[in-house]
Amino acid sequence: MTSHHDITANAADTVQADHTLRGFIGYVMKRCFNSVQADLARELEALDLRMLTFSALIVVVDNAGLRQSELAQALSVERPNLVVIVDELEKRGLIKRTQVPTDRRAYALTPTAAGKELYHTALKVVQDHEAKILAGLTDEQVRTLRDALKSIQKSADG
Amino acid sequence: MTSHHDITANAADTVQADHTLRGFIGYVMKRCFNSVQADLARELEALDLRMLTFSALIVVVDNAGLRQSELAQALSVERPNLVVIVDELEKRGLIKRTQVPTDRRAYALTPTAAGKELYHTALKVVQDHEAKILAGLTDEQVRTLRDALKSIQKSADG
DNA sequence: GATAATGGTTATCAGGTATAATTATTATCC
DNA sequence: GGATAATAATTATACCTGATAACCATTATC
Repeated sequence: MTSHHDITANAADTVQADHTLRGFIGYVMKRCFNSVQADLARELEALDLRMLTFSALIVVVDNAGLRQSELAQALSVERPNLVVIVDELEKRGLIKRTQVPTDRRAYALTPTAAGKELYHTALKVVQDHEAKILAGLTDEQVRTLRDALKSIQKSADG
Repeated sequence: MTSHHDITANAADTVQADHTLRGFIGYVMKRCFNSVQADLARELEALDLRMLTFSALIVVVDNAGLRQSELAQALSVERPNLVVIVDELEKRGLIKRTQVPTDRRAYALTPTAAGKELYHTALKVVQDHEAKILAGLTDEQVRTLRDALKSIQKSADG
């Protein structure tokens, strides 16, 4: 590339301007996750799903009858934020809210037939995406990666 | 905990409700990064910095004189979104916008004395945070983690 | 010199995350 | 058994991040 000849612009030509930041795993992880998230969002768009609506659907199908508070806890989403997600899935006819007979405050979430069907196709999409982003790694590396992420989260959660 | 006796609630008691999702590295990474991000935000709050303002400050100090577009590219932030970040750092007297003599459209970003000072204290805070979250890992594991994240990002950006 | 491209800006929007407050219901405890 | 506390879901709100379109001034291209 062309180099600047004034003394102020001494960077961004040869070395990476964010060299210091790249020393931090947190920064590398953020950049990595942003790329993964953007790519997955593109692929889920075909199914009109986002990461969160996808995740919620998976958990509801796997745990038919769980309550909203349980779903919120499973996904680490605050209850207020989960409401709109459940609203969206219900509006699309993928899950249903049904009263829990033993607790009239709570709603049990159950998937519809359409929800169960989308579950399988969406799972396939995400599995393919996962295979794509892990293509350059060995099973051993992936195992180390997974363990490391778990360890880091534990430390960060204190 | 207490178990439900109606047939609908068959989960979330013994097994993890998000078991399927935990099979995905993307999901594990999201959960991990959220924890790291939240923890770091708490620690940077004392310096009145966020991850993005911190990152921008670091890059400007390391690359005095770079232009906003270069900073945006270095951080993978869209130019419009960078404006408010530069505004904030400038308003706080941490960096300065100065006209580039050879290109009157562009601004060269340079740190002030206060900016350089905050650079060092903030870097210390983040380094400590980094040490904390990596405490459970060996150097070898961290190296594998870093390489894996880079590989994944490359595949996702593909 | 007309046209295209670039640097910075404004405006706007969608999405994710967090908190406070409200209502209805259930659990606790004196 | 009745007052009080806790819980499930909701509404409203706010902040941060990320993305896009449109604009102005300036520079590069042809």
